[in-house]
Amino acid sequence: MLATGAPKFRRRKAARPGEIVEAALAVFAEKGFAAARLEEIAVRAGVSKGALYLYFETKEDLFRAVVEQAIAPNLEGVRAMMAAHPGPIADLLRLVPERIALLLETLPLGGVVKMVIGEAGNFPELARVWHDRLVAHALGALCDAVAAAQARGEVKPGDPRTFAVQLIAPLLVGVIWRETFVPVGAEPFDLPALARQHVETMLTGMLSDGARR
Amino acid sequence: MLATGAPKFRRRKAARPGEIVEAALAVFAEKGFAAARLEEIAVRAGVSKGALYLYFETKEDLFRAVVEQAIAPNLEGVRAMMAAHPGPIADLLRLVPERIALLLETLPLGGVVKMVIGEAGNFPELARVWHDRLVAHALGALCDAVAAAQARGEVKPGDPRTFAVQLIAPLLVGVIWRETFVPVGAEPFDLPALARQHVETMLTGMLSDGARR
DNA sequence: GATTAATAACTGACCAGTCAGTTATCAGGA
DNA sequence: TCCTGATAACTGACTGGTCAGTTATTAATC
Repeated sequence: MLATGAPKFRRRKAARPGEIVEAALAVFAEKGFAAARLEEIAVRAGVSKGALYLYFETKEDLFRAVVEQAIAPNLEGVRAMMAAHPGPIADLLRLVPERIALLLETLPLGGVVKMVIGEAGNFPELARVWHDRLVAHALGALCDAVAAAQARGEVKPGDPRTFAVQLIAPLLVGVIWRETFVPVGAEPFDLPALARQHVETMLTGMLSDGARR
Repeated sequence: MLATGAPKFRRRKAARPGEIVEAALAVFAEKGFAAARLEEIAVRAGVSKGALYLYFETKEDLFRAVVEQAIAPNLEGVRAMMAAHPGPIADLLRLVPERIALLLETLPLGGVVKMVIGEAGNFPELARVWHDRLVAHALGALCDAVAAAQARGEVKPGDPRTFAVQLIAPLLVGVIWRETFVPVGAEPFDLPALARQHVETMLTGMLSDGARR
């Protein structure tokens, strides 16, 4: 036997789960859930496929860990910002897209969004986790902010949940566009510019006449 | 040999392609591209799997046929309506969502949209076909209508392509929401109501002060 | 040298695409 | 009207490859 110094692997029980989750986030975002190969996640995390099963029971379980550990904490910051903002809502709405644009650069959120949408039918559990842990909270916070602004007389009457969707939809579509059509040659959107134009249009449309400035 | 009446199959060369395309549309919308099994498409079309290959070379080729024969002709109607509309744009924008809502009831468009988004990464050809044959035309027509309205002084300055996305994004997100989160228990959106509130908000935000009524 | 993290070869299920063979259909001849 | 090839639409079993999850074994660490 050769007695070379470098060992073939290290035992690093504490560090593995985090490294695996990080690798899984990248591969899920790139390939989607069904097409993501556990072998590839393992290689990127620097372990063998079998090692994944020491820390996660199934592929779906691994996805759940990705959402809870790699994504939810980041979005929580945005939610807290919205919940804490006292008003006027115009200031808040000019801040939120900026904050979201930053997140989109940090995390491969676009890829994961694409994945959740595309595979919700075949893996309802993915959609449930994504909705319950992230989307419901974020949309709820924005909805509350709009309703509070309506109570203060800043925003015109109208369904606040609908206003919330109206506000974030173009940014979401911009991200989906970037992930879906830009790789096959479509003209990309300048997301910050899109967000800015949309917020101004929406503010003009939403704010009650008294509150407009 | 038994000489029973019912034959095991019929030779119906002319009718097969249409029936196969229809079955494929349904299965692709339900399962997505990768998860759609050709065996299931064949059974729903009333043929064997081998018969598919008499009419279509590959799975992707079959998808292309679905887009061109089952979807494109329907969307062409909307595009023509937008291209032909003389103005004012407010009237057009109040008509379009209604027309699109009708399409969404007729065809399983939501399912196909979901599929294209989710599988664009693994099958760029799907995204290319969908973009080139449908999305580019529809968005272009809306964009042209906005630009024309700007030239007439009806709409404020701003990137017309961005206005186009702002206009359709909430409806698109509403459809995606229905396909993705409603099946796992989320509250659905009333799409026509969403469209109505959004058009009114956008008109207030987009129309130049002179053109508002 | 006992413990257990980690490996790597393996299994079983699934599915796009193929192909050798089967059978409906229809001319043309009796 | 009934046969009788000839044609090609159609079938279904098969192939080759992929991949989630399992397990027998190895080796790092205390």
